[in-house]
Amino acid sequence: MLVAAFVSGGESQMKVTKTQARENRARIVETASTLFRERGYDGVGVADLMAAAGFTHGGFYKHFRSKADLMAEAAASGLSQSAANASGVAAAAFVKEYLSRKHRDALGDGCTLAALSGDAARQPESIKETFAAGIENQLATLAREDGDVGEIAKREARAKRIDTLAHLVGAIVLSRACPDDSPLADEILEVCRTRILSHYDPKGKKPNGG
Amino acid sequence: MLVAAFVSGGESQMKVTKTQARENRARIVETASTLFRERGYDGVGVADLMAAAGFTHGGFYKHFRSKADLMAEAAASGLSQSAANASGVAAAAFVKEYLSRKHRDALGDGCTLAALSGDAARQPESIKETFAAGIENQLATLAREDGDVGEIAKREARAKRIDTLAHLVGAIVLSRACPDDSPLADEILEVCRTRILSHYDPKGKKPNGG
DNA sequence: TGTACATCAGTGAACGCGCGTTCACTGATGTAC
DNA sequence: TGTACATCAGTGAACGCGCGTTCACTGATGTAC
Repeated sequence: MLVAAFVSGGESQMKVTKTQARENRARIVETASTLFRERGYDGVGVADLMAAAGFTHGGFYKHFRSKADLMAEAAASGLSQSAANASGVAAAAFVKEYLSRKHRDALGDGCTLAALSGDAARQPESIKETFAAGIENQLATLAREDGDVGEIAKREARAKRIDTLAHLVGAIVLSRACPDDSPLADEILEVCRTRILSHYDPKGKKPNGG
Repeated sequence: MLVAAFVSGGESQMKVTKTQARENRARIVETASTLFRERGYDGVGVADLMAAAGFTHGGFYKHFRSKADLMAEAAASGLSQSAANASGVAAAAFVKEYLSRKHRDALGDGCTLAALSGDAARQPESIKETFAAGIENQLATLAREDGDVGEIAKREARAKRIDTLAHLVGAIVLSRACPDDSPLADEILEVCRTRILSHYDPKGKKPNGG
């Protein structure tokens, strides 16, 4: 649930400085980014959104040309925030956090790729471009661990990151499609966590089962 | 694109036998299953849907109590059809087909889990239960290859199937979020296909990269 | 088998509602002098 | 620094539109006799 913060000046005031207007605009984008992840692009109306950000709906068009424009901005914002969450974390630690019940149950604060890639597939090309850039951004953030290696190792490292990202996203997406507190939802997380970690942690299980 | 088939009797007629009514109902469910995969649950209206099935919208409520009821039926139908697609196919062949460009670009005829799990996460528990059953169904269909093995091997085989399913779904979902014909979209498919197959095909690359 | 009537799948107009968007208005901000 | 005025972020009513749903109606099906 999102509750509107106070207008960031402090005292209640009828009008607003340019700086505050810029901050308000940013808050609308962030609120949208969260609500879209929770309910999907079609599940959030302009009035809902503005109310959650602490405004009435009419002012929306003083900041954005259309809901579609905001969707693009909110996607970019959410994707870069999601990538930032992986910044400075070792791969194994990131996998553990990503495939936690906490992350699965925190739709609005979680990974934008996991929450909205399904919706993005049905959006215009411009949004898909934003998502592709978001994926590249996420891959780059995960690339911290690669040292100065040769071309072949670099290509292999990129392949491994792509593979892992798809694996992570798929696990969360499937787990979220199950009923709350269902055993299968947790089983998917646990199985995938163990198996993905076995590709990173040399002390893990042997990578090739069956 | 979906084009309405003829009313299955042959000659054009104003009214309809009980058998035909049952067939018409089934066609509505199948049409819905396809359209929902293409455009999402919110992206298909009752009037759209009925027109695509070859009817006017008013008759919808002679077959279903509400759009939500149809969504549940269409989900069940789509999920069991998707599982059936994997029936009698070896795991490696299934992976190749699943991660093909053809499957990625055929939203309406493709895997229901890949197309609608993101939407399912925001639907009522009853739909999530249908999806959980669909996941179990898909896992069971993939289980053909396991012979008569002990308890531990059985558990391991189930874990491997869950892991692979999540991996497959994640790859398609991310690939579809990219622009049409984007290099990244194809790269995701190819990388994941190679890496997943290496867990199945003993002649493939070594499973533990990097 | 033939006739009279009830059923009910399908039609298309109509309903209320919520959506995205527009608009006239307000009043503090920010600028010109 | 002080005064007069333009700007523009935010308000809240109103718009047209498409949605899910309802309804009176149609007429072949399917049944009762």
